[in-house]
Amino acid sequence: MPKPVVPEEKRRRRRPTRSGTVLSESLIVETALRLLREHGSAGLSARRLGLALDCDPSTLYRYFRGMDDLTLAIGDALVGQALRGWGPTGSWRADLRTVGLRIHAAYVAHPQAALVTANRVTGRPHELAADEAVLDVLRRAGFPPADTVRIYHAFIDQTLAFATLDAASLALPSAALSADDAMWRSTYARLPAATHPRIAEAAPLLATRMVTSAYPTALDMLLDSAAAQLAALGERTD
Amino acid sequence: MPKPVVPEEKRRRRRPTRSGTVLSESLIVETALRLLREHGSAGLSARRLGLALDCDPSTLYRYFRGMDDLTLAIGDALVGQALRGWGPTGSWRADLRTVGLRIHAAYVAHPQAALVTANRVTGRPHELAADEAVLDVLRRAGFPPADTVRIYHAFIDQTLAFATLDAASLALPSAALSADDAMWRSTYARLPAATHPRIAEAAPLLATRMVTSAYPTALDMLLDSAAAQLAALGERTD
DNA sequence: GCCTTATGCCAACACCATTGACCTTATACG
DNA sequence: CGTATAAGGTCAATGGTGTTGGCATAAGGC
Repeated sequence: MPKPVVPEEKRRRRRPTRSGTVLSESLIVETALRLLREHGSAGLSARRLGLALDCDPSTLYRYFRGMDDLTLAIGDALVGQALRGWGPTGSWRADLRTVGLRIHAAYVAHPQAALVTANRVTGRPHELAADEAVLDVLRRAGFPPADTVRIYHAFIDQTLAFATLDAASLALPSAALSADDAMWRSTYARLPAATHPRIAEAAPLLATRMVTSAYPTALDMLLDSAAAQLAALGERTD
Repeated sequence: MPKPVVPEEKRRRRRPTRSGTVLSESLIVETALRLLREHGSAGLSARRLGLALDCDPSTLYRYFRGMDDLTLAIGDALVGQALRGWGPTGSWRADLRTVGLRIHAAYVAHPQAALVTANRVTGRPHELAADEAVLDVLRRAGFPPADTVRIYHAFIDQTLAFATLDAASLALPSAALSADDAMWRSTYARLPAATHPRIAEAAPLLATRMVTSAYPTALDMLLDSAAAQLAALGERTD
């Protein structure tokens, strides 16, 4: 029975697969990312993954408890690659801005993977490291614990929420199945002004603006508010 | 072959199913919503839906092109029920706030359904009506077309993004499969201060705050910014 | 060089969406 | 009022999915 999954660091015997390739947690995750990119967000399956790795699908259950566990690992890989090589500079506002944009960019760079792993709390190492980093930046900036947690909450939720939303709009049109993109041209752009005057009026502007992300604007607004709060705190203690 | 889907308004002959119930598009969508609530976001399938409606699964393909088409209909039903009975009051800021909170609330009220239909542009009637309403509120408030579209974009994306995020955190714990909620208690709450001091320090505050939504705060910040822009516009033309 | 056991493989199970052919019955029209 | 028509419900089959129990084998510690 394949139940007791051996964690990566405990692995000793690396028996090669029939065709000679040696499996590992990271190799599986990377291959899954490739499959997602090539075949769309619905193109990841145990069978296809086994085919790509040239191993039996059931072998994957030696590394992950199930496909759900695998998707969590994929999500953590995204966070890890977002913050790889990053370190705090000392300017809390610049740091938070960079972290937010990096996470957002990592998701948007792998839209199909982002869709699969969206909105999940993985509790895996890279996610924990990111949370710790954001909390540390805020505390060092001078925010008391309560404000730190409140701002952290808004910051991380807004980042993940926009990352998912933007990833979705990038992933769906490329998938041949869904015609969300065509919807814009076929439905919105040719609505009669009689029934939908505002949409008809705005159609050209909408077409150019809706393809960009509103995240940077929202992020800066959040940081504005945080800076104002910090200033108010400083005045009171002075 | 069940290909040519007849739209609801063209239906004439309503032949009852084997057990006597008469199908309709809305009945199917309502039943799907119930199934989603009862069996979680993965519990919606053509077979189960057929079982609940006491009809053959293939019958559904007379009403929808496929499960994807059905999920779009579910999403539009959510938007429709969010704005049912709503009308503009004349105060653009209050109106936008109400619309945002209503849509957010409708998603959060059906978290499993929200997850399934999340991040999709349906192009269906209720969605079009909501877009038209938001654009109309902004234009009547005095925003020029360009600002209207920019604010509309930020507003609608922020609302949908947070709605999806919050729905996800509500839907997942109830699903017996995923242990995202347990993750908070099992992993975050008992992280050693040696490796993750900031998380350990903030754990109690995090536990109480992370269960609420950050959307209202973010929404008010967006409306603040919009109000400031409108005021600046007014000064210039005076 | 042996023994243990981690780990890859096989076969099978239960579920899923989707489709083509068939049949039945509600309606439209003569 | 009767009959033709086709909308729409049903059946059966196809090829996909995740997952698991049992088995075989080779890697590594001794």
